[in-house]
Amino acid sequence: MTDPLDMVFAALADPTRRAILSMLLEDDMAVTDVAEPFEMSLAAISKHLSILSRAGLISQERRGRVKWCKLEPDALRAASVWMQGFGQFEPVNLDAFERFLAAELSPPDDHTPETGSPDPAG
Amino acid sequence: MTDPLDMVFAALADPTRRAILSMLLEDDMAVTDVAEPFEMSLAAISKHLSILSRAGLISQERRGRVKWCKLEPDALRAASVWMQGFGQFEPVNLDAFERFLAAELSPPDDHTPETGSPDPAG
DNA sequence: GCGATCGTCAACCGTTTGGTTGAATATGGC
DNA sequence: GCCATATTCAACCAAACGGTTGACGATCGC
Repeated sequence: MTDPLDMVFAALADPTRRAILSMLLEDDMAVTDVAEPFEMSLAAISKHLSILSRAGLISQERRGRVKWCKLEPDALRAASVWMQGFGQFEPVNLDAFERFLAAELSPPDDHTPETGSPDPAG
Repeated sequence: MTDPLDMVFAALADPTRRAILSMLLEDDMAVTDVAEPFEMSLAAISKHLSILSRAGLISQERRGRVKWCKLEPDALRAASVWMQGFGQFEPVNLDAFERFLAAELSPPDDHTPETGSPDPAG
């Protein structure tokens, strides 16, 4: 998978990664701190972060021992632009839209994965 | 994968499926007609369509022998809403944004998969 | 220098994905 | 009834995914 759009959407398809993005919306974080609320290993989180990084959704800067992760909203914005092309040729079908929203979809300001299955975004 | 957002983003992560969505932007199509520009088997396209359907991105209605595929932009719109939460807390970084756009990202009004690798959207 | 911390790498594992082929199940036209 | 058309199903395959564990390379504090 080499296509930027492929990588962005594939990165967003995982609830753990969406949760990480939501966390980074508040502040830059070290890898260890990103991993802390999740129940999986640090290595797993490290993999998720590298996927997000290759997709351009975050950047990582090493300072000393600590590698800081920073949200890069532009890749997301680009994908959003692509998607919006589909929504604008006709008025919103509110029924179907709200049916979809009701099934889930919490906006990205909720981002605290405190439960056993840490998934504020999914 | 049962989460709606998971399914929408996973569906969008494949260039063939994005191309199909772009084609359906113009008109409803039969499965066979959707498959025609692609180099893969009809069965493969049928699988792609069922993935798009389960994600809510298209609907399918059988009329006689023919199953018509119709774009359902609301699922896309919901995902777009989720994404836009990330882009709005700070002004657009135009440099990074255009760097991303330059790498690819043709808007969904180009949708003719005529080349060997049919991928108008990616 | 030494031990603790931070993070990645490598190897492995089970599941999912994206594709193939061939058979099967409608349906439509004559 | 028969054949062609439209679409899916089932079995298979290689590759990718999401996770684990254990070892490793840096870096910090003392």
